[in-house]
Amino acid sequence: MSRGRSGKRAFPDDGWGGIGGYMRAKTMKLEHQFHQDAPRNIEKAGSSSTIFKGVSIYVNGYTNPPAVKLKQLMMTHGGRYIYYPNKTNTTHIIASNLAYTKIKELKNEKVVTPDWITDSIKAGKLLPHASYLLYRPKASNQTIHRYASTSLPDESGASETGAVDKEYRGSVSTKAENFSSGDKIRKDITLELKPGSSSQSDSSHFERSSTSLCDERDNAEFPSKVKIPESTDILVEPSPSEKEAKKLLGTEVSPGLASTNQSAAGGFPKSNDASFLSEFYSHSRLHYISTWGAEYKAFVNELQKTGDRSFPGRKRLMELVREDRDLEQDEHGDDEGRVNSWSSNVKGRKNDDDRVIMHIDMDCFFVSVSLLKYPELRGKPVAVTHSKGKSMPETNQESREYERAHYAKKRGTMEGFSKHDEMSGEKEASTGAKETTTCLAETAEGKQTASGDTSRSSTENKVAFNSMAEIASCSYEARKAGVKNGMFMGRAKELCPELQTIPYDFEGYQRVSRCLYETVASYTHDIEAVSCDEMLVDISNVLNDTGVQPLEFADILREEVYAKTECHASTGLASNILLARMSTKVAKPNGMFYMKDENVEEFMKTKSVRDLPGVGWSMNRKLQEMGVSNCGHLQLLSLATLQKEFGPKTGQQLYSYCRGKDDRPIRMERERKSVSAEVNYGIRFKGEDESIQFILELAGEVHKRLRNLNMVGRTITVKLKVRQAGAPKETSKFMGHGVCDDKARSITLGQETDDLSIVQRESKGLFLQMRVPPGDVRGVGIQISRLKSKSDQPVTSKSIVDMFPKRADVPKAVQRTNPDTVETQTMNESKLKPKTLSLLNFVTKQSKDSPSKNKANNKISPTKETALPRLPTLESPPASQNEVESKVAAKAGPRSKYHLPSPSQLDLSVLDSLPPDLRSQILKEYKHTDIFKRQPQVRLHRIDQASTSTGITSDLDQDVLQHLPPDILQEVLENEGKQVIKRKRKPTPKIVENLGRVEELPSFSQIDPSCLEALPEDVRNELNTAYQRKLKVKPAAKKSPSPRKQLSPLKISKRKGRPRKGSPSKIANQKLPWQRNILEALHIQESPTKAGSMERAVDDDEDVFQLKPGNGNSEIDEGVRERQDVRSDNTKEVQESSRDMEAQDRNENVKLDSGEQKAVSLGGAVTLKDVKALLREWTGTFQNPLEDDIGMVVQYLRELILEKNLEMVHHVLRGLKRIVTRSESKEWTEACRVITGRVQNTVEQFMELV
DNA sequence: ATCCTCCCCTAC
DNA sequence: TAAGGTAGGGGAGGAT
Ligand SMILES: Nc1ccn([C@H]2C[C@H](O)[C@@H](COP(=O)(O)OP(=O)(O)OP(=O)(O)O)O2)c(=O)n1
Ligand SMILES: [Mg+2]
Ligand SMILES: [Mg+2]
Repeated sequence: MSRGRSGKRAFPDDGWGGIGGYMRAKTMKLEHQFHQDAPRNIEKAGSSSTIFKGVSIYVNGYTNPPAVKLKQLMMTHGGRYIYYPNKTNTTHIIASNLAYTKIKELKNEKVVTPDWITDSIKAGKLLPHASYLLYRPKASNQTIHRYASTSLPDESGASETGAVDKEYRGSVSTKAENFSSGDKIRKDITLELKPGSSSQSDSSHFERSSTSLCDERDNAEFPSKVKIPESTDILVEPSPSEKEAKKLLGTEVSPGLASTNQSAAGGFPKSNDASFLSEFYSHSRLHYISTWGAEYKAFVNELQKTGDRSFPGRKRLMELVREDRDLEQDEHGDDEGRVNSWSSNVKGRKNDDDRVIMHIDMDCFFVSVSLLKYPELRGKPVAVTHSKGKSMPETNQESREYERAHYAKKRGTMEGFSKHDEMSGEKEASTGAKETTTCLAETAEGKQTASGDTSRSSTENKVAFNSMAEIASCSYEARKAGVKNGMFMGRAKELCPELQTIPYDFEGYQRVSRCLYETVASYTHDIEAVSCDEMLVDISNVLNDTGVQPLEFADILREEVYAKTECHASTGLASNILLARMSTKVAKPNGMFYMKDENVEEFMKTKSVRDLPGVGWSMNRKLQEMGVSNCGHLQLLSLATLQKEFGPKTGQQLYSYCRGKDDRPIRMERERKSVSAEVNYGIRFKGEDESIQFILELAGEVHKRLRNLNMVGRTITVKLKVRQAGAPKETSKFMGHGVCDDKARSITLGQETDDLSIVQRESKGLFLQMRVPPGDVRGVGIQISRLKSKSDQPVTSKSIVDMFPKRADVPKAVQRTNPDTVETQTMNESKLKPKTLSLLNFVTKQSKDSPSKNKANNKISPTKETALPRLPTLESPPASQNEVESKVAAKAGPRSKYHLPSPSQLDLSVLDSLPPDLRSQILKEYKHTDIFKRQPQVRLHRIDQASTSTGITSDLDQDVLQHLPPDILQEVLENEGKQVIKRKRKPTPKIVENLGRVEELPSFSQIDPSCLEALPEDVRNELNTAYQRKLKVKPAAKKSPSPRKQLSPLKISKRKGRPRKGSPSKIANQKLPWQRNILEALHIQESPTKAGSMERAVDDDEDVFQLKPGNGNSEIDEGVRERQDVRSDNTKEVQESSRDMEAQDRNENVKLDSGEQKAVSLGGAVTLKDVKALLREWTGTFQNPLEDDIGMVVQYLRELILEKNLEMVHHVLRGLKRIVTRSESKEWTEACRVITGRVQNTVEQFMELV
């Protein structure tokens, strides 16, 4: 931190304080020029030498050869030009004349005349400076002052710097070599600059107490309106001690969960602890950077809004530019070249339409900041991590190996990285061209190894040290050894035994981050925040307004940031974002690089595809499989090919990027699309109670964030990480999530909300729907999307109508399906009619709901028909899976199960609070629901439609109305009249259909909260009553309705995404596990299934809900668990499952209802024997499986599932597996995996329905 | 062709 | 021990 130093360096204290602005600007200007000039000079003259190696000059005041010239000379002859002098970083002070007082101050320094430089060059060697000492002073006050201040005791030793410089240089040079000639110039620049700025210059002048510095500036330069992210979470307190700050951080940062409980254990609070969330977040670096990143984006948004366009920084820039120009003119001769170039540049730049994009990013950000507190470690391989670096013997070999294998497979290689990050390099890079990283890494390793003694000991250490703590950031010294951000500490130690660890300094990151943004914002608001340590800046306007040159400005910024923070930033400049970012990589560390368009082609060819933004491990793997490893290769692929392989956008992006083309604009304003909170660490629930408790807390956290944004959201999504089937219970990383399957469930409310109780209720409901054994949960996340600014849509909803309108959107989907549905509905109504049922359904839905994948479902299926009510026709047909799914899922069966106890309560409360109108609507819906039972989606649709359609009343189901209590009915009718809403589509007929489904109506929460609140008590009571009735009636209703047919069973939902991907790639996921799971699942199901599964499904849910303890339910649950356990991978499938399930459910329902079912066949083959024969023929005929054929088989199996003929499914799959296994064909094995996965997914869905 | 939803992927 | 969060882009596939 700045702490120690702050006193010394406090800006006010140093001599510069008073004139800080001006002087600083001047200094920076000078430096900039130097940097820029240097490169050019180098280019021109091959006349470079190393005469001044080890010499670092600081030019004080005006000199005969102007400072600019001296810079050039130093740069071209191996010397260094110091912008911000201090005793340690400067070997000589150059001055032509000095004021007496100044001389006095500098008496202990070597002050020499410029002639020393020029003469040495002429002589071709470094001449003794003794004869060039400047004894006589003349006058240049400012300079003197400066120096004096400079001389203040600085912290770090110069020596260190020097070392660093060397290293950096080496690095740089290496990089330079890699780059193409055109870029040379830039490279050179980079080279030169790095050493100088990086190490030493700690011009104390600029430094101030870190905190104060930024703050001061803010006050002075920033628009008062705009606030910098500062406070949001963490720190930034006025002047808190670090400890306090940390405390604050922890507290503030962490979600404001008040709970202070600490885990009894005394260690890390467990997920069941009240203090868990805050404890976790206060230590989560990723949470911090995410939060900060969002804050800076908001900050930039504010900048755009505030009319303040006074850019204080520009004034200084202009002054600098003017001075430079003057200087140059005065000196004419020497600088000619430079001047010319400048002018030419200026012309080109200023008038060009082309924009100049600058990307600026802090060098090893966390390390740079944390290192401020550990200056002695500067220049050494260092990493910021929670690990203390001590060896920790204990290791979970099993989990370690399991997880390693998992990620290796997924990535295709590598290990040792956390899921998030790169793991790039080492292996992949092999392509010769690779970049600096590779080269450096290799070099470094070599060196280290060479160093010897350490390496051995390290080896031993390796064995002993296997921390799974992630490295947030590592120094460039560490990177040379192959260490990367995001890597596990244990792995890093293997690569770099001498790696030292330093702790996080979140407060410091905040501080530096703010300085960075403030500084840039003082010049322009044309910023796009990328993260807390990085941003994109369109500097075109700055250049035009001030006449400053691109690199000149870049360096001014860099120096200014360094002066304020003592942390280095690197910049990349180019004509577009892509190139600017890639240039930054070249520039790092502590450098800048301007990629000119003429050098792009050459530059890009050598780049690894992995270096392209957007190409992560997944895409890289695909490309590698295609034989493409660098951009040069990629350029050989046609646009059509790329788009076919990766999709329109991604294909185009690859096509453009690999050529260095990028037309994305700088996005200065962005609107939030979602808010979420998740925790995938430390989750170990002992039971459902704990898990629910946590869900509620997390929901509280998200809610809090939502409110802070002053927004309301309409869709709530719960995401879970569930221990993968075969994964060890204990993860390799302490309290980590290990290898998991991801599961998600979402629900779309009738209206946006920011109500805590609703968010909590729905989150809980969604969580319960997933039916995951609490003990296997490894991560939980809640997201709220479809956001709307609260201010934008203030009140409105008082009528039910208002609440539902939104659904209109949803309805679309529903409507679509509806046609079929409609009929179904009708059917349902007749069957289900019970209005009460609707309520039950509603309730039920909320609580339990989908047993997604689990076996439980299977077993359940037999018993219940409940499924029918909702899923069958109604759900599936209406919305394809999408919308329906989410909605349905939420409301539908799944919830009801677990809900039993709570759901009703919830509903009641909601109802109570509802306004009359709302109630009536709700009631209506319920009735519908009852009638139709399942298919919450339907409801939504219906609602939408109703609102939309003109004749609302007409839309309402007669049945429903009839069921309604008089008063409610009245209200409803009235409301309908009012409801003008805007349902998007749907003609009346559709509406009807929708209604059928409507039954599921969104949970109460979906209804506009305000409306609910407004409801009279009586209405509530009625609702409650109805609700209760439904509960009782339910069973019957559910069953009957379910069976409709809707679309042809064939239509069964097809999965979208995931599956396909697999096919082309050939990449095998976990085949075996899936199969096993499926098979098992099937087995389980087999027994239960058979007839009427659909209906049961619905019923089951309810049953579970109500009966849980008893009969079949328990079995179901067990089954589910087993299934989960058994179940292996397929994350993908899981996700899909929700939708699919719905779809399937619907289908099933349909089928069941219809009872029509034709004999399910595969290409006409009905019997197992025939089917197997066909499969054998299929696999034997084709070298590779065809997508369509795979789809056909899957479809066939799905139909079987709908038929409840799980036994057949099981046999077919087993047969297929045998056949494929025998074939020993990778492609076919993959195909089998795909099929199995899809089927399993379907089964799961089916189960859920049940 | 276009929209919509549900995800995966990527980045810091 | 360890603190593996979070937001946006876009592909896939269905409905229109
Ligand atoms: N897997 C990661 C990646 C990054 N970060 C944090 C720490 C980094 O310091 C900061 C900025 O990320 P960068 O990608 O900019 O990486 P660095 O700044 O550390 O290094 P570089 O010099 O390459 O920018 O974000 C992290 O915690 N975990
Ligand atoms: Mg960085
Ligand atoms: Mg960054």
